[in-house]
Amino acid sequence: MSERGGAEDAVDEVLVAMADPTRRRLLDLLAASGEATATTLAEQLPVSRQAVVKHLAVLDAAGLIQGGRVGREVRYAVRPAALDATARWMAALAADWDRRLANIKRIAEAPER
Amino acid sequence: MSERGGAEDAVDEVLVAMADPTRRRLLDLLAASGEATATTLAEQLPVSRQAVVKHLAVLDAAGLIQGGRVGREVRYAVRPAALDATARWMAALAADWDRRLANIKRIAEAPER
DNA sequence: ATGATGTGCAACCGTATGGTTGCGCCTGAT
DNA sequence: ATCAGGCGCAACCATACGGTTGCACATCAT
Repeated sequence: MSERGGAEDAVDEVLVAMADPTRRRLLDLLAASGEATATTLAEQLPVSRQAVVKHLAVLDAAGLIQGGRVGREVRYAVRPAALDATARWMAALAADWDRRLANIKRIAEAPER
Repeated sequence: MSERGGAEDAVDEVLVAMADPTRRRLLDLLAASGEATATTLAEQLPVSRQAVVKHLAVLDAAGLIQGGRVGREVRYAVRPAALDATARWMAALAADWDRRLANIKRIAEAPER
């Protein structure tokens, strides 16, 4: 009941990153391509390269992608770990809610004694 | 490969709702209390009741909570379903990334022939 | 009846955020 | 040597968002 705090920071960044539709689109494109550069990605989206660069920075900070330089370009690829961890966090939270709701219901339905 | 679109709308609202720390705090308090009103929740947070009301509206729209009137007050409670669905969506996405990455790696490592 | 308590609505405010444009700097190709 | 393609930085802009305050309306208790 105290594994909170530290983990929440990481989860927070992932949630914020995933909350934007353009960023999710970017992740889809990246997952589909395997690897791509900001310039390439911008061509497939209705926003400027600079906008893409900013989004990639957010995604990178959240650990959802990682980029490496190849010559004059920077190629980004998707990283499942952070997303998976957040999915687990969320599933655990939902399970906790379920547990609590079941408890309340049990108490409510129990006879007075 | 086409179960996207419809589900994403719902997921989007949940992600946006969960991306805010105050809203997550609110959900924690609600889960802990079982039931609570905007006024009660505001007392436990460093923000005004009105701010809480707005947050509750967002959470309600996302299906994460539901409120019912009891006399002059409106009591809210947590709803695990939407959160659970989003957790599953996210886990599936992470798994998809994993699959794709494994595929790329396989191709890359395969001999030319 | 009347006062306290709680909700609902609206206007308003500052800042974070998603977006743009412009420009300078590497790096690779000719 | 030079030129094109791609990256990085900075300034700037509009709007959405989290938050506040003020007030009117409903409801319960006295």
